[in-house]
Amino acid sequence: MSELPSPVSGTAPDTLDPHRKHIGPLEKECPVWAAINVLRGRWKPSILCEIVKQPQRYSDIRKALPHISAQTLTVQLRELEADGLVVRDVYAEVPVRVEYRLTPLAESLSEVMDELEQWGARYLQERAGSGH
Amino acid sequence: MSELPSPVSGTAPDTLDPHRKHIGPLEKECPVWAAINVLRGRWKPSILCEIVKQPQRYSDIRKALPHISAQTLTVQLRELEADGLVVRDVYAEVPVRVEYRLTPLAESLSEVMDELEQWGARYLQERAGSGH
DNA sequence: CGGAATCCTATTTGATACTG
DNA sequence: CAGTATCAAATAGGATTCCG
Repeated sequence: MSELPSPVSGTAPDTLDPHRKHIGPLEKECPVWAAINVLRGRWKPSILCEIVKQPQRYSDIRKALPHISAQTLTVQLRELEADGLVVRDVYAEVPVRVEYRLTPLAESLSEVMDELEQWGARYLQERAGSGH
Repeated sequence: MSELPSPVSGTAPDTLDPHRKHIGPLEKECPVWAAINVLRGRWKPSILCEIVKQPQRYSDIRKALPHISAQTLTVQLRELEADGLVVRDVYAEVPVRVEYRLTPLAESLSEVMDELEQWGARYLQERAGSGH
């Protein structure tokens, strides 16, 4: 019986970031701020929306979001991973295949993002109507 | 979760302008991003949470959020005002009294913020449990 | 009281080139 | 394919001082 390449979960190389440092005292006590914060990256909502459909490879995400740079995509994926929203599966093939998928925690967030999307649509509409 | 109408997805002809040199503070075509963006300021969730109880004066907000500087509070209030979330009422008294209150748009946002708060609480709990 | 003006630092993102 | 490394630019936020 041949073995399928089994995914090895997570833990990207530990280049722990120059980008994420201690944010501030309010963070620990404020769930709203914590939630906003995990979505704060410029491309994170888009990234999550891409891989919610199905697990995606690094290059797939780049194709879907052509304006993000490789560096930024890497950083934001690492942060999402550190925040427990994304899992990085490495398949030991040649060439190597890496897939990113959402955790259940992130799937529950995507429901909140639906609400955010609805509110954002109203917001954009009202601003357009009042000649923003 | 529905799909983000974010930069270039799928098969549609690319009518999205390639003007990527200047990405404004608001991503016009992405409601989720727009919603995140109006809450993005470091103190905006806290400010809204303060005002939602009842209209508040500038100095009241400062007392409630002692770590915010006068400058930053002013800037973030102006941004919230420009975004149509906050109304600034000036009473011609001596000394002048200024009160800030939420618009209906902001009140509908506060419901979404409740969802964000619940998700944020789960997020913080899971991270605490896994030795973040 | 309720800010505005100015200066300054830290964080975030992008562009470009290179690698195992 | 899936990233790193480096540099540069844009932004956000804080500290301080001054004002009607």
